[in-house]
Amino acid sequence: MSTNPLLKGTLQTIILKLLEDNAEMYGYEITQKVKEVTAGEIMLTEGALYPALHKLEADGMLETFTQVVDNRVRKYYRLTEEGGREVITKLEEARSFIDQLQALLNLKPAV
Amino acid sequence: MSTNPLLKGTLQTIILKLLEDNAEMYGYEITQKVKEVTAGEIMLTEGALYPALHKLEADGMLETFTQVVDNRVRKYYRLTEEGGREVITKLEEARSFIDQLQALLNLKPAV
DNA sequence: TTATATACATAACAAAATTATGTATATAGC
DNA sequence: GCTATATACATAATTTTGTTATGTATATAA
Repeated sequence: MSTNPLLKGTLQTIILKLLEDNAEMYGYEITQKVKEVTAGEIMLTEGALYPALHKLEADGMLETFTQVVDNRVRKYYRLTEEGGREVITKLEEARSFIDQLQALLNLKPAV
Repeated sequence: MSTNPLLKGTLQTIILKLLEDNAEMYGYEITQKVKEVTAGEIMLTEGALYPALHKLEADGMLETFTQVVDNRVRKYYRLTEEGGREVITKLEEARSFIDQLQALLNLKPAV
């Protein structure tokens, strides 16, 4: 697992965005999707993911239902209406922050 | 001050990069530079900045000297040799992380 | 004389990770 | 049959790294 201090603060945004693109996902599926998209460079730890999902649910951003597949329980998450609005906000914040960070670190790709 | 959870993990990198570009800087100057470059969108809090500077110094990345200007003490920081190597690493990590994050959030600017 | 800017520092607290541990089933390899 | 690995969830202990609040002190503008 990539002990990535940079991950801090972005996990919620990542989860919300994935659920915007994929109506329903379960926890383990999210870890695999992130691993796949980032070619293994970002590996979510369970200790971070599950509490984050629980918090988003408690905050009314996600709703859940369970399903049993192969005798194993899966807990599916989907965006609530409020969660749908929150993604927009979070994505704009992330976009803006990345912009500022690139400016500070001189990482702006030459246009 | 922008209570910015996204800042987590990037403060050290920002400090090191600024000191790569400007041989010598003091704490307050760093806060002003960040504020200037980000058009006021990122405001470093003193409670985050000074401990971060002290830690980087303790870790051998920065060295200091003081100077009195207008009866006020300034504590200047500059990169050590090790600090110079560390900037390279941290910048590469940041660049890579921003890449992965943009991929996950579908924020990749169209090329 | 009062507010704001400059300049540092640290303590109390909170958020959000990592690390470690636990439970349980399915499957592939030996 | 046994063992390792993958799937699937959860939580407690700890660490990292911020915010918020507070303190000291000088210079300057209103």
